[in-house]
Amino acid sequence: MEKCKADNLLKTTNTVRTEARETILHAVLDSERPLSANELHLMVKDRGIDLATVYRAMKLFTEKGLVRPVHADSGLTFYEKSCEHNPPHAHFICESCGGIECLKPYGFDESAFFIKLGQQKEVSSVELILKGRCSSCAS
Amino acid sequence: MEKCKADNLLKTTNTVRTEARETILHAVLDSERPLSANELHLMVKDRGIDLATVYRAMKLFTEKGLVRPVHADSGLTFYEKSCEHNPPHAHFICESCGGIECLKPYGFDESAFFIKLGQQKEVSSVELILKGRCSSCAS
DNA sequence: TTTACACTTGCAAATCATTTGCAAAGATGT
DNA sequence: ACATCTTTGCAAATGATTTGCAAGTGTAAA
Repeated sequence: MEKCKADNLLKTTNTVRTEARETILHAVLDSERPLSANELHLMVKDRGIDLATVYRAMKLFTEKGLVRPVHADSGLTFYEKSCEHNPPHAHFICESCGGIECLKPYGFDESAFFIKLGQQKEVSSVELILKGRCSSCAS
Repeated sequence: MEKCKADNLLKTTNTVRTEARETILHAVLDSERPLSANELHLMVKDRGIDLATVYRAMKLFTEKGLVRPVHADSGLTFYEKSCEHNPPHAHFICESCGGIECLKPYGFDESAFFIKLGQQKEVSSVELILKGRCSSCAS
């Protein structure tokens, strides 16, 4: 059932549908928090899907606008679904456990930046990351 | 002359002064833009300073609050001086050439985030990065 | 200012996340 | 089904950053 969604998204974005891609996209759509390539791999490896395929899918889905990468300082990249139901937002990353949380909405006038820089630069995306200690690690 | 500044900062932060550290810190203080470990290494290798030492210095200086790391999506980390004359600010990273530029001031009410999250999480830092094409790459 | 001890450094090897080459397996248009 | 272009698994390569270790340097005390 949820599988249909992934299936449709692949169709509507002119992406060749393969078992691997649908499985991986499904995992991303199903998660309420951003996932690392490794976490995704853990979820799909039992279906014989390789880590390299996960990375290739993330690259493709990012280009197609189906997912958004979130870059943590640790060097890890997390991926989250990109759709009307999940617009761009800030993230909180715990420096203690490395966990990531979504914080919506941005809370600042994003458009001001675009206007301010519009004449000099083409801004394609904004990444706002707050760092600190999450509630569970603080205790 | 500028060297004194680096020298003093090391003293006031209780950091053991070594030729390598003073040389590296001096290079960071002298730059108006964030530098990668590799760029820093290019600037100091002629004095026999190793890349590993640059990384170790960046880690130490970050802990001492002398520099701030800026994490680009590319996986590269840039370092910039952290002082009253160079408060936290947003950065622009060109997706085409990988170049980084400083954008001051933030332009959004940073404190709102702290207040909003203060009761649940301890926020220690904010990183705001805009991505796109810089003026030179756009042409 | 010399000594003793701890800290720092260069070098090389190790990590970690991510990417890539390649031959085999799968998808698409005819 | 056929021929062709794409995708995948696997293993090896990359690139940034880190670490082990023995030798060199800084520091506090004698």
